[in-house]
Amino acid sequence: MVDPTPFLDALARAGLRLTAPRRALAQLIADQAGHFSAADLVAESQARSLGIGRATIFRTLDALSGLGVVERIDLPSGEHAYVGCAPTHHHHVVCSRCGRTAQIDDAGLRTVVREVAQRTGYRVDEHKLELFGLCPACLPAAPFPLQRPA
Amino acid sequence: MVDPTPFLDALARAGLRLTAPRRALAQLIADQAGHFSAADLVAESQARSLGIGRATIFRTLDALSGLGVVERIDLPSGEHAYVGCAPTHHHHVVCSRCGRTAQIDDAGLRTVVREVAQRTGYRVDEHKLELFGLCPACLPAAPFPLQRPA
DNA sequence: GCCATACTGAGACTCAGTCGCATCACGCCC
DNA sequence: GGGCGTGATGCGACTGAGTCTCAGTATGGC
Repeated sequence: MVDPTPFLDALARAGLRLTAPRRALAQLIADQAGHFSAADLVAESQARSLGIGRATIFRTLDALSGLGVVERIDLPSGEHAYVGCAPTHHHHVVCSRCGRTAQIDDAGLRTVVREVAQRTGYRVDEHKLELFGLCPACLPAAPFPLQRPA
Repeated sequence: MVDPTPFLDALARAGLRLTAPRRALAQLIADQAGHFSAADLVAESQARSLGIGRATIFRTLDALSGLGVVERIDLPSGEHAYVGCAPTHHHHVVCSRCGRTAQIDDAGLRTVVREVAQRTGYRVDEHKLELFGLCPACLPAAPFPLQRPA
């Protein structure tokens, strides 16, 4: 993604202002190839001399993730990262080498959730599935799994 | 769980020493009804005047999670928490009200993972599924979903 | 019982994320 | 086009989780 308009559209549709820092950040996020952290954006904005405050970056990420156009993911390392995405219910496969992500829809998870609910007696209100591995581009370079296969 | 021996066994089997702080922490963790944070253990150990340092608590949690008898989960709020569990591949359903967790095995997720791999072309090496909702005990008290149903 | 060494507590440190506040500028309205 | 209310901003101080270092301690193999 290199086009920042989805982010700006989402802000506008939510009645939020399209300020210069937000436009710049939308572009910055759109330019990210894979997942990125708040710190990445801070560094990048400093590198490009955008003059955007740290707090503003966190606030904007917060706003965008509230709108569903940016999602926060928890990497296996325990770090937090963000990815730009469509505001629909979905999950991510994350490449552990290049950080690129692919969006996936339900993919049969609904059945799993229903089964878990039946077995445990819990009412499941929310779920989070994250998959980690290697993207097609990185696969040839690393023929052996880095972690236990899932 | 009120019996700390699984934690101690795991430490011993890994060739780690069974020190007084580790025994005390194993008991503390065994006493937890639901999920707990490192900060909870710090507070509890201060309350019980166990004299265990913060660093030791983090180190012990690290060791136990490395052995698979304690697992780190990411709550929807973004906080980290830990749960005691069996050292086998599994996932958790977490009660958003009382924090109690239930352990679930594959439950058909293997099929989902295989399908995702096929659709995206990624090789999936690792996955993480977390489910949040209400446990059977808390269900009667809260008839309506707090979050969007999954 | 001895001893190598794994483990410990204390406290300083780092780093992500938050908060308060004075100032700025977006965008609605005239 | 200009005025104005208010949402957004930057700054910098703050918080809290987690890490690191280091000297001292105690475990458990012999």
